[in-house]
Amino acid sequence: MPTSLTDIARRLDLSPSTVSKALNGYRDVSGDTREMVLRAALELDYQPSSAARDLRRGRTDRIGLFLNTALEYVVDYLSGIIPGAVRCSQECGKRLLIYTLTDNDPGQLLQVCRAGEIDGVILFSTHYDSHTIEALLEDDFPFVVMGRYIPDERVSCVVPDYYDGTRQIMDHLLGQGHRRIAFMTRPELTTANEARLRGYLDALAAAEIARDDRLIVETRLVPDSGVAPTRRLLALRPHPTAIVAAHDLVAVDVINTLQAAGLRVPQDVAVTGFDGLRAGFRTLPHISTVQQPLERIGERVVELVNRRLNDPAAPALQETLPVQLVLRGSA
Amino acid sequence: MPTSLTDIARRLDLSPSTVSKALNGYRDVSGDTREMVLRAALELDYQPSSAARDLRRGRTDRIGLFLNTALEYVVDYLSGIIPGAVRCSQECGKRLLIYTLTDNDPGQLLQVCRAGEIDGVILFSTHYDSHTIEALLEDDFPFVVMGRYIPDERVSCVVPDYYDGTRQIMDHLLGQGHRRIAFMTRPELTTANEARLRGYLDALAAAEIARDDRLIVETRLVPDSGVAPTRRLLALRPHPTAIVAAHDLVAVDVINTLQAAGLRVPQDVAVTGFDGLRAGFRTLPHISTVQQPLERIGERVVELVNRRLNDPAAPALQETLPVQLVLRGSA
DNA sequence: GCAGGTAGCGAAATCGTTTTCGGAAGCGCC
DNA sequence: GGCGCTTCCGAAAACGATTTCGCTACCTGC
Repeated sequence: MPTSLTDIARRLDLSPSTVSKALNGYRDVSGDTREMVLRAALELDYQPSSAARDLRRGRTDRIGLFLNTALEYVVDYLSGIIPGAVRCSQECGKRLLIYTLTDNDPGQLLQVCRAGEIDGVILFSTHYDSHTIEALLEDDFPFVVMGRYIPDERVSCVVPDYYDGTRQIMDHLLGQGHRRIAFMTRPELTTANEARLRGYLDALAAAEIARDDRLIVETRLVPDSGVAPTRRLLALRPHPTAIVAAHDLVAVDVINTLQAAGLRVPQDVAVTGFDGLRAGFRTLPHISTVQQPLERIGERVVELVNRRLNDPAAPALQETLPVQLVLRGSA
Repeated sequence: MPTSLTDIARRLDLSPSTVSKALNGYRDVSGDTREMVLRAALELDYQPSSAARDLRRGRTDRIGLFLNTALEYVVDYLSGIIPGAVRCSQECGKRLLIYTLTDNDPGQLLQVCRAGEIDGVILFSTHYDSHTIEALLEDDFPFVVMGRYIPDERVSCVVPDYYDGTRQIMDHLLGQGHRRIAFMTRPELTTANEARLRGYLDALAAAEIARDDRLIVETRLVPDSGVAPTRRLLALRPHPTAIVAAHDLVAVDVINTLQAAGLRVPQDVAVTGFDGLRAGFRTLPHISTVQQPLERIGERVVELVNRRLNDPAAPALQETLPVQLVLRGSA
């Protein structure tokens, strides 16, 4: 039973209305009373009941970020996003909450939204399904998709420039003289993958190098996922002199596998990652990668939700954020 | 403006009371009315307003897990904890929310608790200060500390058995014939560190090996934190034949550094980690480590909060959970 | 036929805020 | 003195659910 408005009111022999107005900066309370109220509130550790407040105001000033409990492969990404998202929401006067769904139960998300626990929601790339998006659109509930491009003009999303990032990688490798460049794809995140593959192929074409499908291999998102594909690439004669991994986590496996096979990185085989996660520092040499503007993504995603909150008529935006190649040694 | 109880009531020409009772399984509504109500609720996608509900009931059935935004070094640990915590809270009829604090502002946590946004709170090891704990105790607000032992019988905490884990590592290494075993400490988490150090020293004593302080080195929680200490250890003549790293992340650096120096793991130098994080799979060989029961920790931490919610008089518990050595190749 | 019981429903209070509206008191001004 | 204006405050109506209590029928048993 924490302190309530009426507690303060009784203590000071005032009405709850006056106390509320004093705390909320209304002009029609005298300087004296205001001071009394503020002092009492401080003394009693008063904090307005969020339930009562939200109920009355019809909004919560909270934004939800929904995740699966299958966090293993996204936490690194997340830890880069969160600081920006939290800072931005703070600046907007909102609070960011992270909800975890059990086993991809989309019903839970809709429940939370419809119950009015939050004002808006951020959907994390792989962690949603299209039915959820449909329902949110129908409810006219503010939401933004993070990390995946959605081909629907009604939904806002924020994605890094996968195409350009891959072009940057390829330009660098081609500039170094590499001609046999292997490319690792990833079965999830199809639109992102397509963009990366286009970047790879376009770069080859621009350099007038023929496409060799044996150099394009698929990796999944499981431990050691990069090991077998790398071995397959090494079995080729001649083997590729550079490997463009789907992302940093796979690149770690690739480098480890190469080194275990007695090859030097980058002298014998150059390796690149993607995303700019901390995993890139877990090898020697560190991984040359395409740095996503993680904090910026976090910021923008919150900004877009907030924009919709302030202006319900605001049109959806689909943003592509620039990325940048960082060379750390592996290529 | 989502559907409310009164919307349903109007539509069916009933009173809100009856609708509420129908939805909440009261016995004093006829089978017919109940069915009508349930059908209407389904059709209208009705979801009770959580604000109104919480306000009236005086509780939220939500549990908060508070973190800093400085997530980089805890996300792996977290991703192991979350599934257990989420599942358990679901079984208890609660929902787990993750709050992120900006820059260690303890005031925010107290605000959230006092505002009644949540019923109980889980504090993550390094992410709290003692003033917060004092305030929570004073407010009689349910909370549990995760991952750090708190020497105060009024506070509940759940910690892995750091001492036994280290003994298991040492017994294994000693059993392999190692005699010069280096030990890496970690400046944070002091009680955990002490337990690990005691385990190390006790094992040495039991094997009648003299303590050599040059073999005890400190690592911090920053990228490449294991590199320099490893080089220092290699500079010793003779160098240690085994290195007990403070945790898996450091062990990755250690292994990389050793391999870069031309040493084989584990033949030339054996390496062990601690925690059982996914980082242990990011090297070749994989890291032999002490597996914490992460899911179990998540479960217990929620269970303890829930216990306090159901019985406000329940005494605080300080639990140590068993850990287990898993050999994956590096030792 | 009447007391007592039960089944089914609604009225109303309540949770703690916010916000509108009106009222009282004080003031200046003609 | 009457009028209007400002200043300060309180009464009261919301917000949407839960829950207590009472009321009306109807039924049962004697």
